[in-house]
Amino acid sequence: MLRYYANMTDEKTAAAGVAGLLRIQEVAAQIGATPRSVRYWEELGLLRPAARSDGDYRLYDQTDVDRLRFIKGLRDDAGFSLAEIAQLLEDEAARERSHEAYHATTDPSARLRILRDRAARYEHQIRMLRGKIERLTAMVDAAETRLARQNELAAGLAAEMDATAGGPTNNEEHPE
Amino acid sequence: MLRYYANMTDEKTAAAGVAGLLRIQEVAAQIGATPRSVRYWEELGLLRPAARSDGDYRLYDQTDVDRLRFIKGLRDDAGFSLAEIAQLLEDEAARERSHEAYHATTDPSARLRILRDRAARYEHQIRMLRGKIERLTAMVDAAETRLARQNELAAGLAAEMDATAGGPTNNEEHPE
DNA sequence: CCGTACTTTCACGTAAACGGTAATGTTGCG
DNA sequence: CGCAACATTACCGTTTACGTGAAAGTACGG
Repeated sequence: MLRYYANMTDEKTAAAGVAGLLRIQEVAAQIGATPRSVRYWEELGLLRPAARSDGDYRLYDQTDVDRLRFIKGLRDDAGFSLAEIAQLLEDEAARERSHEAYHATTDPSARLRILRDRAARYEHQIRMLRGKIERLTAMVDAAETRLARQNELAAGLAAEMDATAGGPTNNEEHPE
Repeated sequence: MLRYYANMTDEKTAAAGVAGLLRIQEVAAQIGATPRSVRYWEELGLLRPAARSDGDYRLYDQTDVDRLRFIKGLRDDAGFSLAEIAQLLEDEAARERSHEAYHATTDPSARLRILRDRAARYEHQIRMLRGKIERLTAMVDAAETRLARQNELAAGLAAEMDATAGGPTNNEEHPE
């Protein structure tokens, strides 16, 4: 028997079928992390596995893997701290509260508010990432400027070499 | 009297004029770091101030500030470790060796080789940064997909609300 | 049912990147 | 020259993000 976590049963079971659940080593390998890291992220409230086996093994479904992959990207590629990631992703406790609130009502306007909050969060994530991309782009531009300067100097030197080989030595300036 | 560091005198004095040198607190403020961090980066061999005062105060010129700003960006925006940054930037010891080698010869082909090495390094920096930008862009795309899904759901709910208000209740599906 | 590979929690260890403080020296304005 | 503001080295402390066992339990093919 599997114990799925409360209020996550619906689409999680749907997404994973009745099986398709992975153990921690498997998901860790898939996202390029260690089981220890995945457990640590859970400890910080970044995610919660879809289910536990009878023997309390963590069992992850595809949405878990997606979230883990996103977390990994936010750390390795965007360089966010786990605390920042928790803010960005909304920690698991808040997610479950939100999910529960969504299902606790059938009032479309209440549900709409919840969805809009979630959308706002995604928009915030996107803004943060875009900001990082912009700054990285500026850094690339700076590096390209430096590269261009090197290439100009190199071209000057090459010209000097040609001149020396083909005619009288003309001593130009050669900064660095 | 100022003691400029050997083999850095030429363009550093030129860039800074005879003065224009800043103390550590000033440069730290300019790049948004603490003096402690700047000293730590120096300790790891990431840079060396242009000069020291008679009383051994670190004195930085504009090229130092640029380099420090780049280091800060590589840490905060690109999320590189200081060790990785040392690789990327070529640590100060290697820089000085390269600089010295450049000036130790007047042979254009030898100089050309040095410049090409430096250019290759810049190109490597650019490739690394571009890789990061690509992965971040993929993450933005993923976030936008999630956002779009939310917005679709929200649109569905809004339609449901209109229908409920304007006519008979039509019960559609409403996943989350 | 047995062994092996995997998993659990708990706990201690550690590398990186500084923060903070102490003891001391330097700058530079009035 | 006197003093406030800043600097230096040295060193210990802290936080983050795990690594690395230990001790015990679980999953499962044969």
